[in-house]
Amino acid sequence: MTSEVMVEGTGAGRILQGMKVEQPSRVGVLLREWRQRRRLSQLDLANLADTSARHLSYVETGRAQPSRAMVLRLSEALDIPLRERNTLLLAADYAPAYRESGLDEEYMSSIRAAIDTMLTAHEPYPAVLVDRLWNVLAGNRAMAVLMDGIPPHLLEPRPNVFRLALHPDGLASRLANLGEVRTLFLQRLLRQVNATGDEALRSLYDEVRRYPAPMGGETEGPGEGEHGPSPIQVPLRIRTPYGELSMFSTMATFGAPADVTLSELAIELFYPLDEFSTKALHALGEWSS
Amino acid sequence: MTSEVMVEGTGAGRILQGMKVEQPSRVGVLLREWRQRRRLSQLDLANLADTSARHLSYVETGRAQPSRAMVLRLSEALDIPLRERNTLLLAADYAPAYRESGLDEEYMSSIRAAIDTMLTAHEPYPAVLVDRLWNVLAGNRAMAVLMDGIPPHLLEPRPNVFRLALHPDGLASRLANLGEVRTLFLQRLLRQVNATGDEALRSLYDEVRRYPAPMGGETEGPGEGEHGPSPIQVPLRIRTPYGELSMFSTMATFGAPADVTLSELAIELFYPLDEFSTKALHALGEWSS
DNA sequence: CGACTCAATGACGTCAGAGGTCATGGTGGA
DNA sequence: TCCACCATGACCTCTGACGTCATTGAGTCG
Repeated sequence: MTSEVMVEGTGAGRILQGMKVEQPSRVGVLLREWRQRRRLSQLDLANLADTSARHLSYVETGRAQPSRAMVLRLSEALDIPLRERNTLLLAADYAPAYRESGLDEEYMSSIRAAIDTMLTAHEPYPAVLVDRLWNVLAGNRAMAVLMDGIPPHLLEPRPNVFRLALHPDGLASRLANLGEVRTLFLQRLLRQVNATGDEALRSLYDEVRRYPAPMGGETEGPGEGEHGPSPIQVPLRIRTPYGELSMFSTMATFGAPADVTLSELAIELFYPLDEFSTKALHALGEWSS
Repeated sequence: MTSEVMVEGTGAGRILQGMKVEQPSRVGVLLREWRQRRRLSQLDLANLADTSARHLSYVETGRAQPSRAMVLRLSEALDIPLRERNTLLLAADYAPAYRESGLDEEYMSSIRAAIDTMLTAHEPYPAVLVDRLWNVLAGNRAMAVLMDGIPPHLLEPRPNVFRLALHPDGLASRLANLGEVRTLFLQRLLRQVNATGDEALRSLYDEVRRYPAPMGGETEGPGEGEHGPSPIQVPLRIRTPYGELSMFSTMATFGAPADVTLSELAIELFYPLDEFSTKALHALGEWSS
């Protein structure tokens, strides 16, 4: 997995012939748009946001880079929707500050139909709806293949993808390639923890990490294993009474993929990796319907 | 769609009883981990990154917040994989700086099989592989329903989701709810443009925006239409010779959803919204195979 | 135990840049 | 013509990133 340099900052204040050339700067333009939309003068907004009109002017024209706090204050004063505030922050080269929420609320119900459609349309392949913490909120019938025989204490408050997959009482014992899976899963979870700093996620990580690893040279924690370019995709090889099923999974979200907003829920879609698994899943699907 | 405040910054330097309490700060911890992994002393790294050991110590312990440039320089000196550098930036409350790339390269081919599996497994529903700029790189057979009768000039260098959907010679004329679709599509594209500042995306936006809108009160550009909480999900209602198909789409990506890295490619999955569409797509699928 | 490495940190300094205040001049609408 | 609005210059403050130098204290190793 290679990567490449992106836009290198916002591009404001580029040096040219020893002279700073002020470019409008994305935040500046965006803030101005919002202000005009609200029909406020720079002075009005400045008062509202408790800053000076002078500085605001400079920010809008790109002669000054607003601090993160300033961006947030202005957003607040302009009463900009949270989702757009994230856009502003990104435009100013700061990390987004808000995440979507409200799965439990109307949001979820408004797309409930879509979710159900997806889940059932994906049959006979397994699919689950998960929240930010990887809790399983719903699943289709094909999930039975995976959930079969999972002891209740793993479903307790609510099943969790990581616990299900890596807990010794869960799928772990049935995974033919537990080592691989465990490594990749933990790695991903850790990255997510580090990127978001979410405490709940961290404690999930701490818990899951303690689950026993399969024998064989364990690359302990994040420690040694040289984060190297990890294989984005790792198969899930599950031993079942019908034979070994090979699958991989992807995450489907609503909205654009580059939507840097940390999305609150996603659907994990499993796909078969080989002919046998495909047929087996189809057969199981027929049988159970 | 509601949102909620996130972690409110990194949490470093919280005020307590009028005294600053320095918390380890995520970046600090992460940087230290990387440095130790590289078996460098603070002094060594400081020299490599052309900074002072003193400051580095402060950064690691969270007594100082590194600037974006400093984070990047340290990452460089530590030879941290780009993907992880993004994690560091986020941990320091800065916007990520790198994006994944290399679809054309080995990356694509390494997951080529997975992509093919997904595309065909999704039949008889349409699905396409798109890149960052929404160019269509592959599609399954069910896409024929959508691509049918699209003039070659829209497929020219390479078909593009937005051009296909909104160009008058494209799907636009067949969309029963072009107005809605157009509004949502443009809105999303605009957000993406603003968040990423990507020039290529911006010019795509500028182009697509000029396409004729259907009659009826057009909420011009980003101007008036009060960005309000837009409906995350909008159906695509397409008139076909077989009747009107209703579908919605979601984006599937590889890797975690909260992976703030701007992903380079994604798969757009279409799902039927009603009984009729479901049956029609299945029937068409049967027929064409 | 002395020599050495390494990390933390105090004292002190520089400097860029965010952000403020006051004033001016230029625009365009009423 | 008056005024609201904006850009901008002159000038100021202050925070905080970051530098240098020196000290201390905790290992570690011969």
